[in-house]
Amino acid sequence: MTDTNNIFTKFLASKPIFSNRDALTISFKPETIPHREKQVNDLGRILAPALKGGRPSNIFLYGRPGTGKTLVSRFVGSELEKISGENGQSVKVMYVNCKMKKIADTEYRLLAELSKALGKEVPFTGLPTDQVYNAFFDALDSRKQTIILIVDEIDTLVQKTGDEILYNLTRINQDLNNSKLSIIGITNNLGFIETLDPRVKSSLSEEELIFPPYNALQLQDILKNRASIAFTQDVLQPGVIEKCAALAAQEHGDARRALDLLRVAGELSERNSHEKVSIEHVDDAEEKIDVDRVVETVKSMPKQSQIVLYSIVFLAEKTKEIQTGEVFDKYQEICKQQGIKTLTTRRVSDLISELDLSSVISTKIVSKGRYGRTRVISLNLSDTVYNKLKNLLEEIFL
DNA sequence: AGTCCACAGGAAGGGCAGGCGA
DNA sequence: TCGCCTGCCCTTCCTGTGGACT
Repeated sequence: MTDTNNIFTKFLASKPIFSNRDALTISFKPETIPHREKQVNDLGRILAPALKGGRPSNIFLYGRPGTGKTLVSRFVGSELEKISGENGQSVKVMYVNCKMKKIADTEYRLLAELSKALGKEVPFTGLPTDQVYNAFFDALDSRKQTIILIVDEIDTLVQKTGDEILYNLTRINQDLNNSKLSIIGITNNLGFIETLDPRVKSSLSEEELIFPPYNALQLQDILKNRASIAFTQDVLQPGVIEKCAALAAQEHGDARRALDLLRVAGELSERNSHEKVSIEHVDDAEEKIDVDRVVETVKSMPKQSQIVLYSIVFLAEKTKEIQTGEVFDKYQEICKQQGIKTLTTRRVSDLISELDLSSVISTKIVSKGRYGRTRVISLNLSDTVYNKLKNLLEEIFL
């Protein structure tokens, strides 16, 4: 028997771990949302006027990542669509995530994406923005209906393009003849609303809902709920769910993290043809998620960012406190070695900020008095992740 | 109190590629 | 094909800044 043959036979012979793996992914739509009853009810109440042809207030949803904002809004949205259909009312719920690169991260793209969702195709570049805006407006007003627009990660959009688009969207109702538009803005950034133009702020946050982090016990509930769908019977060893919940509770009560841990732990067990998912699998899962995240981020980076990161990784071996100037010197050196054009300090400074945003590195602006103001850069990665990252970058550049 | 360092980061604009309508 | 428009990446120029030093 060949090796692969062996692997496959062994895999087939082992008892299945998962009965429905999808129940542990973010795209899964559960029938109930534990510990978010209040938010579901509140949101439902706010959106209910749509069922009688009214325009619900615009709403802002706040909360840390993985606290159920997206899930609740999509859940209530689809319930609303369903019931409106049964009652002969036309309510349409649209969802866009502004963090999705190349889809909705600029004004143009957002409008193009929305027009497309409303059945009006717009080329992904080429038209003047006001023309795309008109296309969106026409598509919006072409049918008599109430449209609920869920704008996820709305802070990313504003950060990149300014708040003018929000101003336009909130004002659009004045010009609509047939339909009505309500906006649900979702953000992880609690201070975000304060950065907005007061006019946008008041019209966008007519209502506000706050999503507190889950505690460990609530996370356990959520996990038990999903695990009963996702896993075959009795494959989870005692303590597995508790461990996933505890680890995720440390990460600001992030349910997504908890579900990821449980899923990856299951996958690791399956891959090794084990019959049960154990606490050790959860430990390995934690490491694997971190490694995968960093490796994926780095692989998808442009070359210049990779060089900047390589410079930081190189310097991190010698010092704990890395400064922008040092990074730039090392960066120039690597560029020269590689025969790649060097960018200016201004640009490299932006690339460092981007690395910070993708949380591969963390930076802090520190004033050293006479010796200037600079960003102090650190790599807060575990040894395993650091070594993986270093190997990956060396593979690319050596 | 004033100086000065080593940057941060805003603003404006150039150049390029992709895409449009005429 | 041409002129025009967009996003994107980048440069140039500039102002702002916290705190050690004088």
